[in-house]
Amino acid sequence: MPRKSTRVVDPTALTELLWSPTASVGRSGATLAAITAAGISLGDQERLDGVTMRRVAESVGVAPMTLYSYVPGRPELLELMLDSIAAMAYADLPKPRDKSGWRAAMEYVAERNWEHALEHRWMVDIPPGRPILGPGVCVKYEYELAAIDGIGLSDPEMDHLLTAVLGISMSAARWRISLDRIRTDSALTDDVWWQLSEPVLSEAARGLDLRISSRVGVSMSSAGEPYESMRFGLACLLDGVATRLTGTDHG
Amino acid sequence: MPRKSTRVVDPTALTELLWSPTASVGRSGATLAAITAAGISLGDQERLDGVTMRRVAESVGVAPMTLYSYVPGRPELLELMLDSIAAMAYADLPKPRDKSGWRAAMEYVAERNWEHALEHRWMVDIPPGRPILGPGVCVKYEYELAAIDGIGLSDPEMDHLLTAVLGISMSAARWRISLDRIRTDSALTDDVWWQLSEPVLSEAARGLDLRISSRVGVSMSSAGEPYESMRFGLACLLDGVATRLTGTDHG
DNA sequence: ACGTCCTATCGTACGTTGTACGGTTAACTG
DNA sequence: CAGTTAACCGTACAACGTACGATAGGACGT
Repeated sequence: MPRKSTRVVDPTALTELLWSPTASVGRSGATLAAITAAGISLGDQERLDGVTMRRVAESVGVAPMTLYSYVPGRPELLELMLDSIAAMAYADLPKPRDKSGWRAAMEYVAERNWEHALEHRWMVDIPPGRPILGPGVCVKYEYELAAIDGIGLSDPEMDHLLTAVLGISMSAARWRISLDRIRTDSALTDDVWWQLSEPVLSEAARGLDLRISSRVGVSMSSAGEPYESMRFGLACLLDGVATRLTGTDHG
Repeated sequence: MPRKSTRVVDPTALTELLWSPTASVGRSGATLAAITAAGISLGDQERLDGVTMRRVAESVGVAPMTLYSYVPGRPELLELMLDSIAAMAYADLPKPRDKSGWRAAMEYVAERNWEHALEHRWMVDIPPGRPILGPGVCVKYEYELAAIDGIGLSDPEMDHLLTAVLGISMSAARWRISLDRIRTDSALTDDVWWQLSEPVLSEAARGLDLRISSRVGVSMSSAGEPYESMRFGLACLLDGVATRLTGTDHG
């Protein structure tokens, strides 16, 4: 690939693409929606770097270069994929506002985003950019905001709370996903890996004062850890929000 | 590049590499440390995909394939780079424990990791894996744990708190970094971009109920936002921890 | 029905990547 | 000084994103 493309990206072009209602069918039968779906499917069963233009094209049934008459390039395709799965995050599911109380809602949001990331593992590898501004992302954002509207937070605070909740759950999901990847393609169980690494480590670390981390490190069972971390972090975060709310007016 | 390498990785090999004290000098004058430093330098001034084996080799002054007698492959080089910068995170700086109180310490940890990510922007693009177990990461972990040792949290809780703090600050940094990138290589200011996108968006979004998100969205100035989000999330999180502590015994 | 034009399609090619393979050579060992 | 070992690296391969330009198929005016 050429080192630095820096294609000049017209932002309105991508926005229009994201909202394009008339998914015009080309004479090859291809569709923007079909291409996006193919990308998502590929990403789901492989990983992000399995989503190549060539393979997406093959999956749609067209030649590689044909994709470029539907999509400016790969980065834009990835954004379309992101928006598309965002639209499915709460499909056929209760919305956060349906939960009783803002706290349950935020826990649901965290849980849902955790699962959502695990369903589409490639998404955690895409670096975030400017807000995507597609229908999927916008509606998802609206759903999630609605659950904490009017509980006593200012508008920026609402956004920041949501950001924190998503940050915690996405970090945890990223971690979980990476653990799984290494686990599957190293064909080494955690225990074996640790049994191999530990002697080397403790030998090498001689002379360093690692008393606390070694105590903490061994006290944790390695299984299910990212999820536990998310739960704990979320609990503390929401506790803090609760005190902030009772402190002002909303009891 | 070959599609699926799945090189068999001996975990002890990487661990030994991470701790290798005698950085043996090859006959070309190359060193493991020099290679790692070259990679970091390249990453700092470009980005992660600027760190190619060819360019690292050029920067060290050897042929590309020579690197492979020092390092198993690119992924391992990246891990070495990560450990190396982790070692520098608190170099010549106060340690978290030096701060007065666990709360100030955690705020310092968040702030420091935020800055650290901005100094080495490529690091947020490397997917996390198993804990790296190099000296840099271990010592950094120890420093950060030490600041919350003995305040009334269990060992797993200590780790989870640290994970939450790092999750929030790394998510914020990831966001800030991506904003900067897009900003620089799209040559469009945020205002102009928004002025271009907004009409398209509001036209397309007709028919969707986005009343809350549009209100919240416009109420936020786009500048400096990730940092504000981090501050708010962190404040709530630590508030929650504080109540948890006073609730038990430590007042 | 036929000529014309437009554009969707795509074959080819370029520059880039990580790294497998095997030959060459420098340095250490006997 | 001969021999062995391992560091070094030249070449090659498969894969990538996509620029370029040729081609062909459908729509439309006549």
